[in-house]
Amino acid sequence: MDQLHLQNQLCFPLYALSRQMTALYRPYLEKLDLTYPQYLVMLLLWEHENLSIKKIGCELWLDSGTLTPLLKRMEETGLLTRDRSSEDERVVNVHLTKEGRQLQKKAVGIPDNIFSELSITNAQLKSLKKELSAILNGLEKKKEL
Amino acid sequence: MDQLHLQNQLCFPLYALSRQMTALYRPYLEKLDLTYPQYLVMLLLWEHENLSIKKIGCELWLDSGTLTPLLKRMEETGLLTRDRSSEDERVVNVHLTKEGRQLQKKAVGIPDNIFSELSITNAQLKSLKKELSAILNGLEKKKEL
DNA sequence: TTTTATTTAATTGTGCACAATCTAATTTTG
DNA sequence: CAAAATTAGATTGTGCACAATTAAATAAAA
Repeated sequence: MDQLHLQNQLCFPLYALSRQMTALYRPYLEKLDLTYPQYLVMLLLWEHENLSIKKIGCELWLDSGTLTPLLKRMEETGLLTRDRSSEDERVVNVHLTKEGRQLQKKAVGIPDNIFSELSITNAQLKSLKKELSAILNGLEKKKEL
Repeated sequence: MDQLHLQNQLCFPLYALSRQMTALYRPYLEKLDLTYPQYLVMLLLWEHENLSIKKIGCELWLDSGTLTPLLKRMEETGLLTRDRSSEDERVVNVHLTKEGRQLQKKAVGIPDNIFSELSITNAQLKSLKKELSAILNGLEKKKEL
């Protein structure tokens, strides 16, 4: 029955820390007029410039029910454009705008700021990221079976 | 600029794994007619039987905007009751019902089932839980300053 | 003791998440 | 080719999260 105690669960610190982490980002992201999931989309677009909704969903593990309205809001604020592909009309391509590109300059300092608030070492951070990613990939593989 | 790549962030695997973890719980919790945050409330009530909303919020790091409607739904399904304290009328006490207690029997197997789906060792799980909790507590202390 | 400040919940509003369903476009099969 | 299956997104509905405001009760201070 000990199994059912909150403090014995892995899932809880994962859930709580994930939310506290986005709370840590919030003051920085508010200055850029972004939410945390919108910030993740921008990270992808700063890297790739042009992506389908499908691809964004695969990278972030999010479906169209989440992404469609989120991307529409980001289109309204001028960070990106959405156009249906001419080769395959089912596909909607998301493209970074000039304003979207500009925003990257304001974001460069964020990761360092967050890191400094965490009071952990760089080595800890790296190993933790690795462990979490490993579990995540394990789940991904399972899904494919 | 590498800092701004999705794959170099700690926050992202944390965010993604947290959601995938609740997805892992979902099929089990649906059988109990619970959502994941509701399950966390039940874990607390199975341990303590009687808790104020304030206390639940402190334990789960959730505020009344989240808890008030969530607890009302759980009251409607008969898992708990909500009564204003007579000593201090500001306080609402949440009390486990018989049905709520009964539900524990159906939940005992869940942690083991989840663990077996994760394909990690018990040692890994424990150390991971410890690391995440440590960071979480670090943030908690910061808030108090 | 009356004012002031604090505390606990509830309320309102916005933005995710995600299941389920739907539509339209493309592929695959017979 | 035509019918069936698959795929990409959009839509609808429910349930969190959380900021900001409000209301009521209690505690603290002048």
